[in-house]
Amino acid sequence: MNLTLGVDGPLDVAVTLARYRIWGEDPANRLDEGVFRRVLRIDGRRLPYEVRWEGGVDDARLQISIPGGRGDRMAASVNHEVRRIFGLDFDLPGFYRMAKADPALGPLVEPLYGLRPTLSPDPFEMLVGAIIAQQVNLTFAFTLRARLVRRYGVAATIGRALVYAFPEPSALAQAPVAALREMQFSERKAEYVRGLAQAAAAGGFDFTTMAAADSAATIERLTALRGLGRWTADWFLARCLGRGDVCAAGDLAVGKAFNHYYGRRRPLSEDAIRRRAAAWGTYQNLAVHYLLAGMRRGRSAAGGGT
DNA sequence: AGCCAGGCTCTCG
DNA sequence: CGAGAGCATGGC
Repeated sequence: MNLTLGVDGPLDVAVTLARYRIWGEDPANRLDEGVFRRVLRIDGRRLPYEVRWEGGVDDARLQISIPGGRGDRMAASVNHEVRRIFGLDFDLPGFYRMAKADPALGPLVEPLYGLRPTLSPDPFEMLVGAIIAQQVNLTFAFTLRARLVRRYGVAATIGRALVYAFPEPSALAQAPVAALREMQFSERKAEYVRGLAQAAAAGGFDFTTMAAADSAATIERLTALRGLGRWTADWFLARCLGRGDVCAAGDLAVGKAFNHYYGRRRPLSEDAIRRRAAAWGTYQNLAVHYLLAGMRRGRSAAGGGT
């Protein structure tokens, strides 16, 4: 089955998807030259698909191909997932109108034009990734994640390409801590992942249910689990649920970005960052995404992505 | 070699 | 409560 997806507003695919390769590779979200590959889970089945793109930043179109896929329900499902991965539901024009009046965001609009946050289609996958990324550099986090996916995920092929379905909660719920330790997880991280997997296997992270809950309730629910703190919950709201009015103010990189773009002499406190971000209302998520990308852009000449 | 990395939990005052 | 220590590991 082949589907075409039009894009409302600008989309720079290369810059948007760059975060799937900046820090390493993700076997469950494969980005190769001109192609993105992933596995769709539907009705207990796993269907690999690939997405290509054409057109310019202002008239981009996505071509989705799912060999063996058919039916309206499946089309809707893969459509929904791809919309999330490419961040198609963010209001970029509205954000740009606001950003132009901001001293830090204004100059980032043009060089990052068409950059969108990529949303994780799966709550469990997102939270496992967040646990892995806690307190370690992201290159190492990608290495750990890739090992986990290859060991506990399910391999699929599309054409000649290999892509993994992210591990099921039930698979990780039974993973011995020792096995994770061999992959260089710390004891703590191994426990957190296992605990989360057990909660997820019990049905605790249904996407539709979580999308319907308000942010405060979701933060409370997530942080009640061992290993999930405010930072994880904030990023979950931003990059899984796609909430606009969220800022991971406790994030180290976010702090650096705010200090760089808005700092005076003293570093801004987490509260100060949260307050400043709140002024952006429903564009906080985008604004933070642009500041982070702006910082990376400043560091490496090639830059982009988030 | 040593500091740092897109945190979290636990303990103590 | 709020601050601070401890955690474990790779990258640079």
